[in-house]
Amino acid sequence: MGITSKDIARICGVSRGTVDRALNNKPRIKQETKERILKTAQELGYRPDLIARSLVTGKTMSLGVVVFDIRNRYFAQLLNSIEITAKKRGYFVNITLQEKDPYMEIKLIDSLVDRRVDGIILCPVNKGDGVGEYLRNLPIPLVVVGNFISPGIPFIGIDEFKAASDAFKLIVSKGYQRIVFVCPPLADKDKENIYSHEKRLEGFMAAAEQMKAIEHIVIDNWDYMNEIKKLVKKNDLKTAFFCSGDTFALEIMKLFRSLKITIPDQVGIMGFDYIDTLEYVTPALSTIYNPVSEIGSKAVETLIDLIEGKEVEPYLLIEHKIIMGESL
Amino acid sequence: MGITSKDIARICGVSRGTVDRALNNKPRIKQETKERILKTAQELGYRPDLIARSLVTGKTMSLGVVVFDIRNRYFAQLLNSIEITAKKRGYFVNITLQEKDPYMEIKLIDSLVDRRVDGIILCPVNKGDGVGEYLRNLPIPLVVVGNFISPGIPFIGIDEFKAASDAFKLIVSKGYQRIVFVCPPLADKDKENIYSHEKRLEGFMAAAEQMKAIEHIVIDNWDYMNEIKKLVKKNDLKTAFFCSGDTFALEIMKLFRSLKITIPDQVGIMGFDYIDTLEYVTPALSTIYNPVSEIGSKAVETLIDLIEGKEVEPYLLIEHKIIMGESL
DNA sequence: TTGAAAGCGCTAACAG
DNA sequence: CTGTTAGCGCTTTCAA
Repeated sequence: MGITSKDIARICGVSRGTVDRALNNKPRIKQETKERILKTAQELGYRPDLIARSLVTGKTMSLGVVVFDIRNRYFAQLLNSIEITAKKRGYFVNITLQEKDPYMEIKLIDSLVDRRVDGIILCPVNKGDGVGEYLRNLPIPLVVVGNFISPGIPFIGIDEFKAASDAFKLIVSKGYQRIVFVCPPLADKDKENIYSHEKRLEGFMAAAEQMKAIEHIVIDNWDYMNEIKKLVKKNDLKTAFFCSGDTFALEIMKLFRSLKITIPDQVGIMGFDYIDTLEYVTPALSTIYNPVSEIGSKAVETLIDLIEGKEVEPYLLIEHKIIMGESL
Repeated sequence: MGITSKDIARICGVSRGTVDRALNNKPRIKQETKERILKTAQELGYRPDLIARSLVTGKTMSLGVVVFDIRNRYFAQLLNSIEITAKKRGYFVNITLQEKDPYMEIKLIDSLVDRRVDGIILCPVNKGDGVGEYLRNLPIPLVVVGNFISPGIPFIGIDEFKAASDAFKLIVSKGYQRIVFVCPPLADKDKENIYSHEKRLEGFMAAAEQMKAIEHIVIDNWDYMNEIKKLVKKNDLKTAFFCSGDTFALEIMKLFRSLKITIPDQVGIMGFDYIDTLEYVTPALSTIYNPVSEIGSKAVETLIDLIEGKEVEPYLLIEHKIIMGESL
């Protein structure tokens, strides 16, 4: 395509080895020839062919990322922080979307490996020992975010269990007598990795166990809107809806608005994740801050450490935080 | 790293050329040997090294993308559609973020070229003949989305001018007597490419010119919140705020909520872009649907056509659409 | 301090 | 139908 190191060698009347020494400031070269080479390289607008370099070094300086979907706020923020951190460390990112297709997920990981990315960040839809085994046998390092897969594959996320039980307790402290855990993804338990939601459920149940005076209900299917409609009719106990994701909470708020049910006077509501959409909705939703940017940058750092052969934390939890809005 | 075509050749007792013919089903090979080779390749789990292939073919089957930011809804949707379309066509996507830094933008384009991507999709922050010249001289094709740069560089976007004047007319038809065009990016005219906003302004002004009975005001700075506060005090004419971006509209709605000014009873408001956040805000914002997914997929199609040496539309406009909400 | 040669894994051209 | 050879552009020995 353009000008190669061979051209420079020829023009400067030196060998390609010497050009390499000058260009990548390696030792054992005379200052004078070095300068001469650099000068002509500059003048000719020489740019090294990174593909050729990769072939010999075995490094591409790029990271592969596999997630569901970018339109999802959670992933948009995650990818943003991954890209920025990677760039800072001199890496490029190859973003691929599996659209919640387990088969596609594997295909994408394979093609990233074929393209010789130096490592992969995965938010898995697959689960089970099979994938665990498969991932551990990859020829390049991989870290998992959000949904845990199995020990031996570095994981970065939050303490979902604690976050959910913290939320439960907070809601109780606000005087609610019935708490409904709204978690539609539970319906997909068999076909998808919904580790984070399962952990949230566990945290919710553990807290409920501790506080038996509080009635608790779990909604674990995608027809949650209708279930909620029925629930709000029997207006006996002071009820809060704790949603395993802000979007569910937003949908429910929309429903309540149409039913003329006011929040928090008639029912309470709490979300999870603190997606940026919340900035513009009223009443402000109480939720749990999911530190997705930190997760993204830690994932990159961990992955690069792994690439460089360093030891890493196999299971890294980032602090979450409760955000008090006006919806409780 | 793994098993190479050389290994297969050795094991099958044939030459590498023959292996190549089998693997990439090229002609001039006996069916029998082909099957034998494919079988052993399969058994050994052979995967071609795409880097090595790229070095010789000169193609990487990947597209570079340069945009501001992924957290921005507009870009999140754009990138989503770019990735999906590219994948369909067998291409990978390298996403890079320039964070509105013109210098970084050039650096990123250069590194994408160094990495030998086959083409680039750019939403530029740079402007002017200098960049135009620079981009036209790239060794690979490039298409521009959103902000036009200069003729000769294929562009994909919407008819901003018409969209804005359509909006003006719609607002007038709702009985408003004063229309305020809120467009803070105009303040950055000198340092950034804000083509789309400038065109919107032109469309607004052209419509205002046609309908002289309507008072029109332009707010072109980032202190727009205070200007609007002042404006709403003088409650003489029926006023609507037409924002050159939904996020400005959302900010203003938030302001009005805090000032107890009701929409649309006391003031009207209109946005631009139809970002997905709108789904959860009330009252539903009237806005202009910016077909960003179509723009993304068309950008990929155009770029691939260019890569394949086909002729393309140099200036492609996608249809916008007015979305009627409850805010007017 | 520099040059020469080998090789990364693949494809492509030309012989056989 | 198959083998041989060359070469993509770079880095990396080893020798001078």
